[in-house]
Amino acid sequence: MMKDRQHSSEACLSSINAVKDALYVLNGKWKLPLIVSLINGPKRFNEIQRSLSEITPKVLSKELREMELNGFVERKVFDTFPVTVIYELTDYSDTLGPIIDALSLWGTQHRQRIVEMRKLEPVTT
Amino acid sequence: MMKDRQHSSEACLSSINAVKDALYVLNGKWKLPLIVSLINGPKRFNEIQRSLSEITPKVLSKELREMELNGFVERKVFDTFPVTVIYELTDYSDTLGPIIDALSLWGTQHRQRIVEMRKLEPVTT
DNA sequence: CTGCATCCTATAGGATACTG
DNA sequence: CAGTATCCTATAGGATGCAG
Repeated sequence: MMKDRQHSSEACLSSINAVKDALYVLNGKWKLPLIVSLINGPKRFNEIQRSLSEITPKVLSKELREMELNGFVERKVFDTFPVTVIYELTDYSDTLGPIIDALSLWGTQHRQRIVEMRKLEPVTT
Repeated sequence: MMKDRQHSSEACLSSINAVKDALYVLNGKWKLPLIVSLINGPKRFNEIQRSLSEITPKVLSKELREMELNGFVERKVFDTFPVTVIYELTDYSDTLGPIIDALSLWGTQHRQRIVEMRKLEPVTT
């Protein structure tokens, strides 16, 4: 029986490009965490900022605009005083679910692994 | 029945951090594509370079060393002339499978979506 | 062939202050 | 409250050349 690798050269290339395409849109430090932050429901600008500790308003603003352009987030303004703005995930952002789930799960497991490794390797300084 | 969001505030924070942890290790433009490139089997330095079109040797070298440190890749040297070096995925890198699958699938679908949208929005210049 | 040394630039991302 | 304006720095990543 033929091994996968025998006929996977083009498949490999197209996978690489598919992954690169995805990363191109989801680039940076904040895109995915931002989506996670909104999964529970719409949030206001300041709420998002607080949930992603350490992000500055300038960066958050920029990220949100990019996400809006990419169709992941919808911005809604309410004419109160002071003005109220909420950000809300779109249906399209739901398609990112598997990616986020996989990253979240792996991140959790990876953190545990690091902890385990620290136990096995006592301080060597 | 209670909605998820009611009791998901901490869960949300921990998901955000899990995702951030994962992204911290898998950061940059090349980590994941590099792994995809090796999925079919071990490759030599130049083979990897060719499969990831456009990556420069300096960057590839740096990425590979990081991946080695993180336990995703193993480097094997053969004492031929000129020297032969192959890079090979470790078992641990298999745990990234779901992430890569999800990214690859999404990337493919996303590309198609872009194409569809271009059809619907004829040139506006 | 493998990959380091050097140099270089663009940009991501942060600090701070300010506005409608 | 929801951002914008400015300024700043670190670094990712690329170009090129050379070495074992």
